[in-house]
Amino acid sequence: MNDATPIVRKGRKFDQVLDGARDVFMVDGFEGASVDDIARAAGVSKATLYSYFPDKRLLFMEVANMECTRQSQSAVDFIDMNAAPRDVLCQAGKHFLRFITSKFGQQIFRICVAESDRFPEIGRAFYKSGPERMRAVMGEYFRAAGARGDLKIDDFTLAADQFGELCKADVWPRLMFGVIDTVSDEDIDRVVDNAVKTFLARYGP
Amino acid sequence: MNDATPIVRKGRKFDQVLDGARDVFMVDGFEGASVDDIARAAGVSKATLYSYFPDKRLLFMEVANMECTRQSQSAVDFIDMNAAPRDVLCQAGKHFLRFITSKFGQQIFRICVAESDRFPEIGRAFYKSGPERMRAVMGEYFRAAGARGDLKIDDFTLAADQFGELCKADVWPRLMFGVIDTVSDEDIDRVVDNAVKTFLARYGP
DNA sequence: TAGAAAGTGAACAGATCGGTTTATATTGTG
DNA sequence: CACAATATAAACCGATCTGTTCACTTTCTA
Repeated sequence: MNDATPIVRKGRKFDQVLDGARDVFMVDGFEGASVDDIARAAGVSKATLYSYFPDKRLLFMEVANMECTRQSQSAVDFIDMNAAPRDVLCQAGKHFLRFITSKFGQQIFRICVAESDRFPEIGRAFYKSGPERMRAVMGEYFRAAGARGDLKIDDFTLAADQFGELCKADVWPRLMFGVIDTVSDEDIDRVVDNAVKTFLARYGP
Repeated sequence: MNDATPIVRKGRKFDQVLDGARDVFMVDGFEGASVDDIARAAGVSKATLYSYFPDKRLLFMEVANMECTRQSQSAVDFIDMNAAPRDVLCQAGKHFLRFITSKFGQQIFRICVAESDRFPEIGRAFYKSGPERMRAVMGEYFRAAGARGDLKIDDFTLAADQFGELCKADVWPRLMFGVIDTVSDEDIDRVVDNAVKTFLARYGP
């Protein structure tokens, strides 16, 4: 399983291709993006592109996987495990909401939702590197906070999911469906503060 | 504005076209569906189809609008305004979650999310006939229950949104991204019961 | 510096798709 | 029955797209 797989490999222009592909896919989606456009954006000939990737679908998978893990890492690795729940939830919630309402966060969600029944691997990869990662980290914090008596939670993963969903209330769907196209900091503060309030009303000490 | 609009009209085979279009769009999405397939599924010639609808996009809009309003009406018009919060929330939540986790509910959400930046009208129409409708009805109930002292809510619409989002926790994203492909009644009960618990912990009497 | 490896540009094949046209057939109505 | 509206089937147009091929150039390396 090392040499016989003609799937992908690394070479001089590999990253160029990947970057161009990311840019075009993020603007046009999977179907909307043409390979010629990608090659042009990457500053690479189409023949070169096809020498790295066997087809468009595999190229898309590579891009999507890469972006998902890249984004989720930055969104999660800064939680202070010893801080008070109200502070941690506020900070994490705002970071989370800012990301999923960003142009980029919106688009990656859009593409994954749309394409995950044509390419089930896409959806699963996104879930694993996105929501599931958040779940794990939050669950870990909940356990620690529970041990200190700061929170009273029975089902850690469900609680983490509930908090994530609470942060989406009001503003995220309206953005997703084009009812609005900008989110103010005040909106983010308002929604997250309310999410924290509701969450702590149930799970607080 | 009555006769000069060459947009749509009603005729003998109008409903046939609409039904066929709905079936094909729901399986293949907008880009994936070909007009030839739709005409075949509708049992109608392509020329006939194009005599009713000027182009594919308008046909899709008509189908999407129709389905959104049809579904949201059935999902909302059965709330007992005088019942106790716990009962109303449980019932509404389960109805809601069952719908958005159904094959049909999933697909319409998928399409609207995917296509709502190419066709902003789609997203807005979906929001108006879906989430916004739910918001309005729940808000109305909250007001009534608040007047009776059964609930203490300051922001009705935000509370309604929070409840809707709480119902999605755990099971809906996993379904949406293909991590699972079936939802048991036990899962629905568990998630909704927990949503109600969290909601009432904050807004209960 | 010579030869191999990697990249280029452009054309090409094969296919699909949206939408139109045309000649013919079906249907409804006076 | 006759006439008009409506529907059909099939061919067709032009555009676009994925993926391949090929003759040629650039880049790396021994």
